[in-house]
Amino acid sequence: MADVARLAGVSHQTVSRVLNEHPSVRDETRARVLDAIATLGYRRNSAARALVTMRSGTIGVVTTGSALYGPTSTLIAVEEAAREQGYFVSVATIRRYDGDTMHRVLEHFMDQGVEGIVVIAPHSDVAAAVDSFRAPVPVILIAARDHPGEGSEQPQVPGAGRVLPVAVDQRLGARLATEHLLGLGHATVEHLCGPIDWFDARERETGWRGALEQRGARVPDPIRGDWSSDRGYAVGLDLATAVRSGAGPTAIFAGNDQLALGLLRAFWESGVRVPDDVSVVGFDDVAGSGHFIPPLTTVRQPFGTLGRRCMAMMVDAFQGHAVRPVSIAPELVVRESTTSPRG
Amino acid sequence: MADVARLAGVSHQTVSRVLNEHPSVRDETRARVLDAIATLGYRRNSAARALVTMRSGTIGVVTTGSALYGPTSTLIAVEEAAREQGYFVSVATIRRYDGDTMHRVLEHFMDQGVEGIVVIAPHSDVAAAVDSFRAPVPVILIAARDHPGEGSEQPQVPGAGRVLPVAVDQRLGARLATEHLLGLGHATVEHLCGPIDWFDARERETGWRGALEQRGARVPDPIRGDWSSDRGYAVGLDLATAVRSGAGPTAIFAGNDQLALGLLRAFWESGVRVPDDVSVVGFDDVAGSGHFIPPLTTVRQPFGTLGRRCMAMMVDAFQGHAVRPVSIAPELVVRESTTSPRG
DNA sequence: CGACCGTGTGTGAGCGCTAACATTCAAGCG
DNA sequence: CGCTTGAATGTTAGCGCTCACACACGGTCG
Repeated sequence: MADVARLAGVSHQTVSRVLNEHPSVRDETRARVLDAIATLGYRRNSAARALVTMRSGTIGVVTTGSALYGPTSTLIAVEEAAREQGYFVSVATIRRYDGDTMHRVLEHFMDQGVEGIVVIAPHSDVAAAVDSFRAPVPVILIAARDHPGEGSEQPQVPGAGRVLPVAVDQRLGARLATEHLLGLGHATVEHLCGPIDWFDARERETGWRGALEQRGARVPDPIRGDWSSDRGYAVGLDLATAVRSGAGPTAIFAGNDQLALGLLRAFWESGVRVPDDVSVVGFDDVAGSGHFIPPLTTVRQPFGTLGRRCMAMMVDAFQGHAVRPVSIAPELVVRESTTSPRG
Repeated sequence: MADVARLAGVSHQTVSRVLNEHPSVRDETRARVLDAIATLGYRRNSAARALVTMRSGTIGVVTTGSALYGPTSTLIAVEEAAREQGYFVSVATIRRYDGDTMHRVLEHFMDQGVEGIVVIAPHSDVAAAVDSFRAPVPVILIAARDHPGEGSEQPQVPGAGRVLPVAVDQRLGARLATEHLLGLGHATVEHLCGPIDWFDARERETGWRGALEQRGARVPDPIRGDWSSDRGYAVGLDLATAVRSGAGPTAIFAGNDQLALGLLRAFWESGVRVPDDVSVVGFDDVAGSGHFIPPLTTVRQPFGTLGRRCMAMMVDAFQGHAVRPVSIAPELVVRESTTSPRG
């Protein structure tokens, strides 16, 4: 920086001012400094800057250590939004969702001096761990947490240890899926849900239940699952006989596309026709779900919006503004795995 | 740090020594310092440390801005390996593969002061951009680049602007897939390849071609594709008539599982039975490929190993050791989409 | 027994930058 | 014409840490 100052014939402070876009620098001076920077290939040292400003310009993102579609897409979206806002993004992945692992990762980020943290693994153990950590920086949890109730979200002032929620409205997505099936004439809809220690799974279940209740439809016990197609396959095999004999469900809402995929295969192998014998809806719109057999009706989540809203909230939190929980509407994608029930 | 020193009754330098695990500190002193650190909840300022050591402890990873299975899994693997080695990982995603975008991202990382860069988007434009950037830190390109020939890899001394390659041996994976089909008795194997501006696609094509030539099989023109199931579907529809009439291929090696998925659906819709009428092999072993209809024979890439080898090379490069290109063997997963040709 | 060594610890400087204050100069005003 | 004002720049101090060196001390050796 001293070199730049010398070449431009100004003080190092003026160089700093140019770099920081301080208003009171004469245009001619600024040009000279910029010239000098260009010729010397000067690059400001971010460590020194971070040291004196106490701001690292980095936010930490923790996500799941598996290549699940939702978390991955969210990570990409958050990264893009953060970079647009001029922040660096540091990531850490976790394979296990216990508090200990989570605390270690949060420590890792605090050691790095991140200014904020985004947590993408919407697992209830993770949430508890995050709550208890009381980080000295804003923490945003991308998760549809169980709200106390519709409309009761209070704006809250972000502060130490306050965890701020941002999410795609999983409940709405599930409602859309369920109402679509009900609208086609199905008496009720079975639900093969995700692992109940994931918020998304719980919220989807709640949305499904709400839609059924609202229409006065019978609410069957949900079938417990994980996120895997293996589980979907096993459940599909179980259900197949009943479905074929007409005693089984006529419509199933699967917690995600993987579960739906397993279901589809099990039905196909058992001679159950989708959608003629049973309709299936998934959740996520993963790559390829349009080419499942048959192409899957599913729910698409607007990850880009999610990322931008998340970063917007982060910036608000930095500025100490009051923030209210953000909820983003997903969209139903109707394809060929759903139709009206027979008869 | 001064506070810690005061509480422990030592100088700030001794505290620093304890933090950096310097050998010549008496055990009793070390214990006192650690105690003081714990009671005060002291955390060393990484910006100040980076300033004086000129080391940020951060490596930058650039990856593709889509949720593709391979790049995502690689990112996760690299992150885990890096954290194990005590490095922070900063990510940036790119949606466009032109040199300009790439340069911007590399600048972004240089501004941050990363010590090394890992590039995961194995696209030839990206590679060219990386080559021309001449970064002042080691750059590892995770890509099966076109080698001059087998066995000719020279150990090279890493240095400014030298790009180091690490990859899963795509060529071997393709060879495994092709030989599997040939071994089942197919006269030859058709190839629906990925986008040719991706290294992985080119390498898979080369491996497929090599396997055919070695067995003296006819080498058909590969069918150009992208990585999408849409493309697989379109190609499948084209091929279906020929296959049904017995004039088409009896075995197809798809460039990835998405392409294979599209193929599978097109065949199913056209009444072509897989594997009875035609065998299909994919590449990647994406989540759910075991529940495609039929379950897909595919090639699994050991991403964990890839990540560790990548970081090992990075550390070697930091120490100025000579490194040689790393190639990792993938594994064939045989499922139900392949069988011997009829009669 | 003094010169020498290694171990454990303290002292001072400075990494590259920005914040705060100091200075200069020209313009505007009573 | 002296005064204030504000814009443009320079000067100084220090962010929190590590490095290089200085120093004290006990043991070993010729």
